[in-house]
Amino acid sequence: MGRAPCCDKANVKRGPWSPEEDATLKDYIHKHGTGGNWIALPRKAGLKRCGKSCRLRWLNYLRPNIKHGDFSEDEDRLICTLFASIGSRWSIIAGQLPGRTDNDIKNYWNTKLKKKMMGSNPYSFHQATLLSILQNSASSSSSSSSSSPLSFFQPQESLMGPIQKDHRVLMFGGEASCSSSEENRVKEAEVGYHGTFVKHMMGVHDYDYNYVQSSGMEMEESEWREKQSGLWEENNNNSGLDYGIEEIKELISSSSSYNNLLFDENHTDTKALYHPHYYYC
DNA sequence: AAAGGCCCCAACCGCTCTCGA
DNA sequence: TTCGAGAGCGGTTGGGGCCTT
Repeated sequence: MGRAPCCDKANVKRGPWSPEEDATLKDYIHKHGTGGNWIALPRKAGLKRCGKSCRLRWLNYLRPNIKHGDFSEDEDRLICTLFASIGSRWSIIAGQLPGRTDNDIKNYWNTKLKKKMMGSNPYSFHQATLLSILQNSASSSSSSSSSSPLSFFQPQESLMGPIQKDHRVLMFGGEASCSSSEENRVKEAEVGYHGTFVKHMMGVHDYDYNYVQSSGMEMEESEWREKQSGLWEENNNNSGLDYGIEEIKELISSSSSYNNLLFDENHTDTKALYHPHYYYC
């Protein structure tokens, strides 16, 4: 049984694209567009390729304004931040990096950033946390609910600059140091995007947590209040993120990834880590 | 210089989601 | 409401190039 193949594999060419095939596809799309039908496109264009293959080739390589080559530090940071927040939703992350494709970012993450992250700051990005993130990414893929994912994150040319000022990512996992105080719970109500993640998750999981810096040091309570009193919100407002808190919530709640997003897998050692500087790789 | 290992990335695979009949 | 086709997504693979011994 099984699913019917999207094309007749015996009669389609596979493997690397030749320059001629690239030119044919590019030329056809320039003249006729995709017509909203990738399956029919190769036949119309005279290509012996699967429609999915054409789509991928166009989106990842031939499309105008594709940026190839090295990623900048800003891009690194943005990828790390978004990965920490939403996991391996590469298409959404790509939506925030103009000119980059999800495949590019995925490859870059798997080959470089992941290692970089593990290597440079093992304390704040220890293995348990990475494991949680990786688990998150695995689970999110199996329950993807990505209904128009790009509607949550509109491409923002201006995002990089502002977000550098808002170097905050919340992480979970680590050594046990849980507070049982109700008052300590979910203090981030006003902090904006990342804080909302925490609130949302905490609300469901009913976790307590302490608030610590990535360095492992406790954050001063007064500093916390200062953040709470609007500084974060101000920064958040300047972040250039063109999506709403409710949309983010919806995104998170719609994904099972949120069940283990950034949490220690045993759910026993949970605490929030505050990263005063970008959770940098 | 050659062989083996490693790394990178383009492309494929299989799954879920969306939409229209 | 159901079902099927097509689109989109994330994980995985394989080949080629680079590096090390």
